[in-house]
Amino acid sequence: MNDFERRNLPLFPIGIVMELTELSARQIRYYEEQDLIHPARTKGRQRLFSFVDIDRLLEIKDLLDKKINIAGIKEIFLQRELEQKEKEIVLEKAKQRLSDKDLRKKVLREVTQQKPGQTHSLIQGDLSRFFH
Amino acid sequence: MNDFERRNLPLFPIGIVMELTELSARQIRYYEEQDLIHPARTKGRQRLFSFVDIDRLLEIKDLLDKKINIAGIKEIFLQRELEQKEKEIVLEKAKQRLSDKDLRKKVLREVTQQKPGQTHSLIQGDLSRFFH
DNA sequence: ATATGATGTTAATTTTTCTAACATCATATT
DNA sequence: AATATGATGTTAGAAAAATTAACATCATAT
Repeated sequence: MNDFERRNLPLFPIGIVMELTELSARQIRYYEEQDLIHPARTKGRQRLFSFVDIDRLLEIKDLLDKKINIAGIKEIFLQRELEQKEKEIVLEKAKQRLSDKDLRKKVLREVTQQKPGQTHSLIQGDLSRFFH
Repeated sequence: MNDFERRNLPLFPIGIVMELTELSARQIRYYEEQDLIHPARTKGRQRLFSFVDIDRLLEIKDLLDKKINIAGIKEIFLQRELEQKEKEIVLEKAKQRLSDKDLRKKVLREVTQQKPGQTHSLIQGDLSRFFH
């Protein structure tokens, strides 16, 4: 299990979260109702919060202290999410480029390599016009 | 809050601990009865487990799998505890020696230093017999 | 002055956990 | 082989914690 997964495990009942965040149950449930958090549930429908949920609650608290209202907080979180997706796409593409490069290298090696028993390099044969 | 404190926070209800450790409530409560763990309690006397408790439960599980009985496990934990105390004492003494050395250095500096306006070093006066 | 947003409070219900007692099952002892 | 012991399962009844829903309050914006 990696760090991401660990931080997203549903572990904490609302009572503990109340203590850790110094928020009331009413506040926590209201923020969920407003789609600011999405805690997991037990079979019996009791909320279970992750570290990520708790961090988010603490941030909500900070932003409310700064007189930002729930709509504002929702927008902030939304923008961050988009930003995050943007980054993931860039990363994804970079990764793809890397593995493409790798692949080209491999193919080139395959094709130019003088294997034992081969009388001449392929690059001097049929495929020579593809690699310069 | 440091790492030690964080790992000792009472956070998890027994249901979560059951999932994380794959132990039954009966087993967990029995190990407490046998003094292998000492989870905290809520006001209402419900158990709250820390990361340390969970690690310990996982170790108990391992040792039981190795056919070591509860008495054996208790002894292992006890010895580890003594070992730990031993180490703490050694560390404590080392620390003490260090600060003693510091103190002696300071006193020496104080006493041997020629302050502006002083006609002669103290070390040549009344205290000279203490520092060689 | 009124409407709205965020939170408090309460009641009834459901879920989770508690303790205590008795049951089971494997392993060690006689 | 019969019996004792240690670890765990199961059950029942009680207590604690969490849920939803409704109504109340209070500050702030219109």
